[in-house]
Amino acid sequence: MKDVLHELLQHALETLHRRGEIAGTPPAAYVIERTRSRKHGDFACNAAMLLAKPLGRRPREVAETLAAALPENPQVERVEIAGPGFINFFLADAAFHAELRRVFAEGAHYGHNRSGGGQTVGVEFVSANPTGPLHVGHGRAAAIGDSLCRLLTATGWKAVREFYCNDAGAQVHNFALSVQARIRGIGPDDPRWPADGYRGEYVRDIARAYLAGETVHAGRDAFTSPRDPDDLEAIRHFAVLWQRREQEEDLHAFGVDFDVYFLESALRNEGKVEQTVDRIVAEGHAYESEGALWLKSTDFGDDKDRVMRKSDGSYTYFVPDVAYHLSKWERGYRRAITELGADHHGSLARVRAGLQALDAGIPEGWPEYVLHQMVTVMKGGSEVKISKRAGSYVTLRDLIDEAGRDATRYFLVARKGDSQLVFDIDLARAQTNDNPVYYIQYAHARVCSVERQMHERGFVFERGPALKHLDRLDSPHARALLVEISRFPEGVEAAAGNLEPHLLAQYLRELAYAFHTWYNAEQFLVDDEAQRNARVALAFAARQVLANGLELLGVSAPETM
RNA sequence: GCGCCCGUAGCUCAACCGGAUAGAGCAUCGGCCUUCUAAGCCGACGGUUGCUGGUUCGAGUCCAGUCGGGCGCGCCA
Repeated sequence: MKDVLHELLQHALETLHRRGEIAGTPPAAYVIERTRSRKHGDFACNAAMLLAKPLGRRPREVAETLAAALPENPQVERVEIAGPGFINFFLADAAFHAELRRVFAEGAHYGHNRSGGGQTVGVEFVSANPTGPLHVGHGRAAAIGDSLCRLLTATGWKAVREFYCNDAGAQVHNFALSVQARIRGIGPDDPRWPADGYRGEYVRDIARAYLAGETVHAGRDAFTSPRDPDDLEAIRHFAVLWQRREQEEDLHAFGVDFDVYFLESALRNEGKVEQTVDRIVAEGHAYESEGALWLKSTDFGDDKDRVMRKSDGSYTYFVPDVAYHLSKWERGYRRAITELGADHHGSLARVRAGLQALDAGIPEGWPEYVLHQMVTVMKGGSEVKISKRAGSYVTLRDLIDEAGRDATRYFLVARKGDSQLVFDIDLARAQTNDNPVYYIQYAHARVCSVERQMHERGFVFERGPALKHLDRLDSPHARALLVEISRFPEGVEAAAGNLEPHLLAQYLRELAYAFHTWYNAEQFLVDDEAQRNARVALAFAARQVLANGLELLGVSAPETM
């Protein structure tokens, strides 16, 4: 919709330029945006105010000149100059009717675009250690990351969901020791319990399964327990696979399925970590000091140099991260997005510095990062402390079981990532209208109900004829809904472009509001056939957009509530 | 001490990379179901956008400072 206005303005600017009326001014970075108030029309443009300064003319005067140069267009009813120099566009109803026809023509693809040009983007998210169940924070990562992938796919990208599994570090060793202790019947209160062991009850479940000789499957891997309490390597293998399976099941129940599970152990086994370090050394961005090997990360914007290889010969954690990101580059992700908890933002500069030090032609801003702040969990009016090692924390599984997948997903994705989130379990579990997701889903279900009623009463909806009578949608409430529907493509573009899925969640609430208001104001199934068909068409279009939007959030669109 | 994020209605949060009169939900109060689902709608109440300066036609948004909260600053991951 906006495109038409951009063309008109571009045309006007060129005309004025030719006439020399705005000579010498650079192409202004003007914007065309939705107005807040109907009084200001449907769209407003700030071009005149930006041009006024370099021209040394009054903004409103420039606006007049600009408006006068705008070509006629059937989509635009009239143009007004207002306020400090806004050019306000009042669109003809026909413009919104055309948009409604697009909804029907494009169906499940309405709102999508091809701006990604079919390019691949690797999106890494969750990437939890395989040492315990997923918690709320991982849930937020999953909800944000998956919605991002859906949004990127909808805007023409080929999004690949990737999970990086740290199955080779010290934490995993710790974890294996904890399981081994449990196998031997040693509990966390026992003096023989390993330092920094994982105290959670789930560790005991794993020990039990190991002793029973069970076989665990995760992804394409499988492993059968040899039941030997002394075989730490077997225990590690078994326990990691067990956790991977648990995490995959939880994520699947959450509606999140990854395309690639990338194992840190594979990276190490293939010697990629050493190769990465060697390459950095060869490029001259490393030095030895105090018995350790350092990366000169200060050459690349980090605030201090970082140890890569400790004096004991092992690597610091970020080196595999660099190797992993290099593998992303080598696997062809010319665009990559890494979604992380903000508590890891310190590693960001390090990884980017490491990548630059490789001199592999990786652009400075690669990969892009999307961070989310902490989630605080409230239960019974007080905060639940999250401590993996102590084993007391709220799992993603708990949330799904208590609040349902839809509410949990919506709740976790509906807020901007860079503010902290309070997840009130009692609220989410209450299943009342405190949960905005029901409000949106209800709008969808209501249209489905109308359709059922329509059939029961023997009315038939024919799209073709119905779309010829859209001028019967003449009430303010109907128009407001038409406007909301037409905003959807812009909402998708904004959410995908800014990597902020919460914008879409916000939009859907507004769309649902416009629908409910209209629903309460007008009867759809009236005897007047043209009137009825026009309204049913609008209702169906609203349902389509609600469904498309919910799909992008990974939330279901139920036919009944 | 240094770096990053946040501070908006009583509570939880929006505000489209500077726009016009800062918006929703919850809570509180008052209305609307013999008509397509009341998980809904309509109305009222509620604000010096933490504070102080600055930049400009215009600032919740940008800059400086300040206060408060969170996170990070390891040869931990």
